[in-house]
Amino acid sequence: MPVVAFRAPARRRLHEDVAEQLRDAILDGRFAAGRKLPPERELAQEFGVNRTSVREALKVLEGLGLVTVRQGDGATVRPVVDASLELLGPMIFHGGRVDLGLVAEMAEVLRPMLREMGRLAITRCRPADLAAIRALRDVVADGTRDREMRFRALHDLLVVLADTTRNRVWQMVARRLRRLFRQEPLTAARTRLRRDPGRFVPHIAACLDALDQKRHADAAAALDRLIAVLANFQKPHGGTRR
Amino acid sequence: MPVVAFRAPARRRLHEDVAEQLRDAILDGRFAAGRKLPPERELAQEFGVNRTSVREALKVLEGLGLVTVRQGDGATVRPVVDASLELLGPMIFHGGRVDLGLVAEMAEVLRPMLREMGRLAITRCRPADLAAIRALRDVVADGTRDREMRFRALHDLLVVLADTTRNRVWQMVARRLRRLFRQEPLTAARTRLRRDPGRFVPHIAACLDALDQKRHADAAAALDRLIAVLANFQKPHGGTRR
DNA sequence: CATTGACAATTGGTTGGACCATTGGATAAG
DNA sequence: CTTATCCAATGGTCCAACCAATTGTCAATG
Repeated sequence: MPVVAFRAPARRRLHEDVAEQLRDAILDGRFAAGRKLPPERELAQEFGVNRTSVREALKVLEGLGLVTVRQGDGATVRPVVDASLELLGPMIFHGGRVDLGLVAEMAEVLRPMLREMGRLAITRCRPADLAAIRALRDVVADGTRDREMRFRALHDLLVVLADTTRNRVWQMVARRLRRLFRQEPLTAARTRLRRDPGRFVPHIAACLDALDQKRHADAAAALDRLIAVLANFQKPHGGTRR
Repeated sequence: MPVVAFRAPARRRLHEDVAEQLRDAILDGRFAAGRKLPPERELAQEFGVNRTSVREALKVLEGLGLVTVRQGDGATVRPVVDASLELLGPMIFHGGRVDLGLVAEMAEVLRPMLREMGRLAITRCRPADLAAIRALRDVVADGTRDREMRFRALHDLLVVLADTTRNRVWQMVARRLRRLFRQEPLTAARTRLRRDPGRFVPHIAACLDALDQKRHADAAAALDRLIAVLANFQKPHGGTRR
């Protein structure tokens, strides 16, 4: 396994670039909810691409729930709160700034989910699951590796935990979360915040030991401590409404 | 407000139809994970549409995480477990059959989420929130209305609950869930199962009363009973792995 | 004046065809 | 056998035209 995590070369498709720019414009509020995007032909001209590329970009935005497109009428911007959770990445890290408030709110959501996944996993785990967890723990603990790579192992741990629950929906949720955590904006945010994945290792180890000896209560307690570290952000204050 | 919930007329775009057919083919296993879809030109011919429409359909599938497309190579089918949660709709109700096992697994995920949203909402709610909940409760309780419309009010209740938490991520989660519940496959599944939304009303009412009098513990207890009814499915058995 | 209906401009949807760019395997050279 | 080259397959982009839905305009009508 490589010691350094490389970034996939950014050989991007035109429509992806267009979609990303439009996405950021919407998230920035440069296109407010309810407003209409310029006509496809106009966007094509502004971006200097063919209308086809603009259309494919709009398909992506539609899939994200950021716009609705109606023939004869144009593309209408939807409220971001109605859009896909995939957008949490660019929402959290955007324009060089990390929205710590949103990170805290996300932690507030993640925490009960992790607790429940852990609870189910503890009661249903088998030896093979423990082995997979142990292997990933070793990667997270390996200080000689690239930091981002150790974070990636942490994300895999989440997926293994979900697999251990034997619940297909949790499995899908965990994989979407892993995907989200590995989105470019969030890896960039991690680089800025310079956190150390190693601080999770003791709690993972404690949890593993308890599971090994079928001490479920202790495993749950260790998991709680792990989650507390993971979700180590100040509670959201007033928060945004509607 | 209308008494009957009408279905939006299905004036669909070509690529939507194509995307849906391909999606179902993948979910059916007619295209196994790892296999390649036929080339765009070939699909276009088979569907009797232009290549552009096929390409837009593939963009949608790519957005759902069902395929990855690489220039020079083709479109590769990905494991469904890696795909978007939007697919839970067609996964649950598909080919005229309701997958009750998957419904149960989904309930297992939903339950802790609802509990946590309720917990936060109870501690943070304001009079305006109570009023909104009360209004929706009345719709759910109104037996003269169309059944599906009362279910829709129930979904709105979920969103109001999330808004009450003042947490943007919960707000987004709730709206995605509402969207999922209102997807065509799930409304069809509800029609088959013929459940009565009225059975939720007493618990909603009890929760409201307790909130009114700031009896947080009682509100939480009532919410638990509500969730128990909502998630009233047998526990998943063996479950599917990986 | 209010309502209705026909019309036209705007804008997305679809088509056919052409060409570019990447990939992966086949083939030839060493 | 290994390496370099080439080529066929396949997705990416572009262009230009036309179809189809939506919306507003405006005249005819009552």
